Amino acid sequence: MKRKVTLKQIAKELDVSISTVSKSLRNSLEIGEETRLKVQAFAKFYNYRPNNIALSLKNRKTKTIGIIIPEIVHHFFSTVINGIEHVANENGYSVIICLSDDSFDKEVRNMEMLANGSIDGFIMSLSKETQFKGDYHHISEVIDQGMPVVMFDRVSDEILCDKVIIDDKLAAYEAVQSLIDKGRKKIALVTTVDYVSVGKLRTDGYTKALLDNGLPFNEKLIIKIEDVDTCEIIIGKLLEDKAIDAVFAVNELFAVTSIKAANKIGLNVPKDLAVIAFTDGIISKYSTPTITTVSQSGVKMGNRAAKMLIDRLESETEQEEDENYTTEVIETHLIERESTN
Amino acid sequence: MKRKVTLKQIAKELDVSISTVSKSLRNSLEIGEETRLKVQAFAKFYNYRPNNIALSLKNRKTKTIGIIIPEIVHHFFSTVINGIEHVANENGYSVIICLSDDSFDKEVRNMEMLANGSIDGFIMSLSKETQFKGDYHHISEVIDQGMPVVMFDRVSDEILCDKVIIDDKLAAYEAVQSLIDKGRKKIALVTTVDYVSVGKLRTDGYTKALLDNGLPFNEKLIIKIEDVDTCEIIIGKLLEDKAIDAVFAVNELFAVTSIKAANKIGLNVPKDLAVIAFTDGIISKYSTPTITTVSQSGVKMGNRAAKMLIDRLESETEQEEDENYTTEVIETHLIERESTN
DNA sequence: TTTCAACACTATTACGTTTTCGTAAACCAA
DNA sequence: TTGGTTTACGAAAACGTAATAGTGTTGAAA
Repeated sequence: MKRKVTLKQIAKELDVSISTVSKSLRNSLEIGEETRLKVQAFAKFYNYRPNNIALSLKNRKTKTIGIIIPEIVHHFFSTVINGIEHVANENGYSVIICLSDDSFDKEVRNMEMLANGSIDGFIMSLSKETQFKGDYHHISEVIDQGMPVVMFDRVSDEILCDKVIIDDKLAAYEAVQSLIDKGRKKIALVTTVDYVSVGKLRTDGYTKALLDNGLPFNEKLIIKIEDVDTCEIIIGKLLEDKAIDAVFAVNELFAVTSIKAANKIGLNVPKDLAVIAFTDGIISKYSTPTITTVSQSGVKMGNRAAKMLIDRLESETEQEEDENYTTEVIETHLIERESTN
Repeated sequence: MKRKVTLKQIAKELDVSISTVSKSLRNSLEIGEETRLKVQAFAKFYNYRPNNIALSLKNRKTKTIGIIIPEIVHHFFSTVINGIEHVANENGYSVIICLSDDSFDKEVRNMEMLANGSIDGFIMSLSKETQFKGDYHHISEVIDQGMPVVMFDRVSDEILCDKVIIDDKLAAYEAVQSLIDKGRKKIALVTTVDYVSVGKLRTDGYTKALLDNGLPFNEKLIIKIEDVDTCEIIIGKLLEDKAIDAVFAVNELFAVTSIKAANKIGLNVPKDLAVIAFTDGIISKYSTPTITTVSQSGVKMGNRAAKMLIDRLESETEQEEDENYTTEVIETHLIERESTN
């Protein structure tokens, strides 16, 4: 077992100073060719690599991005990570990932943990509980200390920082409009509880589409799912009670569950019931029938978020306080599949 | 914008030495109560937190685990990460994740990057290309330097280290046996190319189950998918040509594709064709019909892997070279759903 | 002979901690 | 007064690196 070799050890072995070794390895002209080559050969032989931690301490930057997301076993979030990781990697950054499990406390703990020097900046999406509480002090604190933060998807207006989002309202509007265009008149909305920012926006889009088309807005056609496990029953009841001819679901799970519930009571999708889901994931692609979705490119979101963060990190000329924060909107589009016709 | 405060700044401000500040904050008895309380109050006011990087450098440990996996937009892998992250977090560790994209080069690059002091140990699953090449020098090198490595799922016998796996052969055997028990006689295997270790093992289990039950082994009933996009056609042809009555697929995607192919040529699942998939993921649960799977608990695997790594890290009394590596086998079980009857 | 420059290398500092060792002052006992 | 112990603190080293600011030697120009 050979431990990692350091500049000091090489210096001692070759009987020169640490500075000479350091400069030789960086091909400094200050060092004579003979010494330089000797040091390089020795370093290569012992497979010398500079210690990242020492470099981080010295340079005051870690070349590491901290990611805080609610969960990772989730198609959209893992897609975003994928997007972040690739851009980060291309630029010589690593990513360190922490999960909030949709818990406020864990989000706070994780951020504090990383903020003490471990990373150069954050990319994050708010936990449900944080959105519910509306308490963002941990984030403003970090920003206050001069650490850049980029938020994506689940963001908050109360925090001033760079953001990457999709136009949830518009996307929802277009999805519902497409249902209306196909002659659907009684469109249900299956969504989450209100405090999740994106859920709210999608509801707004849904409502607006109905009103713009002169369709009646019926509160009863909106169901807010709290517990995923029981949602099939709730949806089933909705389908039976009201004469629904289309469902707009804010995620894949609700969509596929709607289809199953419909099948159970003898409704055919898409003939009797059209279904559109938000978020294009793996379920929609492989479900039977395949599901029409609003694509929400996680990869692109991750790419953009990483780019924004890195740009800010590299431009930071140490004192300039521009703070011209931007919010990027990633375009969405409808992927038509079998669940609508 | 208030920058992070350091011991040095506090010391200067209060006109004491750095050591006094440090000791005060750790409640050392060496320091008089008055000074101690004064320092603590000051530190609290300025929200002092020790710099992680400096601590890492001093302690020669980062409290960070490096994870190298082929991809992250993948139910199984993200589940494993979830399992790792939770155990890591409970023990005060962070996780830093790198993706190999199933590329040998990227796997090597990422490992080298992290091995230079950024992390205390690795948890990894081999990339396809690495398994194909059979070149594991980057891993042995890391181990050689005294950095613990725990491998999971896609492992190699050529590397001596702790491992967490499932008994792929046995699990496959039991899955196929269950098909046979239900009267299926002509069972096809839809698998990946051979060099992926788990694919090979699952094939072995399939073969053994057939032979043990006196069923004919027919090479033609095994199809090895290289390209996911064209697999529906290939599977469709298999179903039409041979009178298959069951499919054992090594992953969910192949299983759901088989079902779609079957439906297309008028076969009913499970009546005409039974289907079992390896890996219990989200597709199987929401497909129509739902798919019987071999559960391969990623969370449990991640938990165990993290536990093994942390145990080794914390036990390392700096010199003992036990090297009593263990391989843990996570139990699997069959989750019966609609695709078999 | 002096002066200056070029060369080849070294010492030192700084990043932020913790810890070991040291020491001055105060107190006490003999 | 001497010697010893306790109290309360500080100096310095160490972790590994890179950059700035030297230092000493040689050779050549003035």
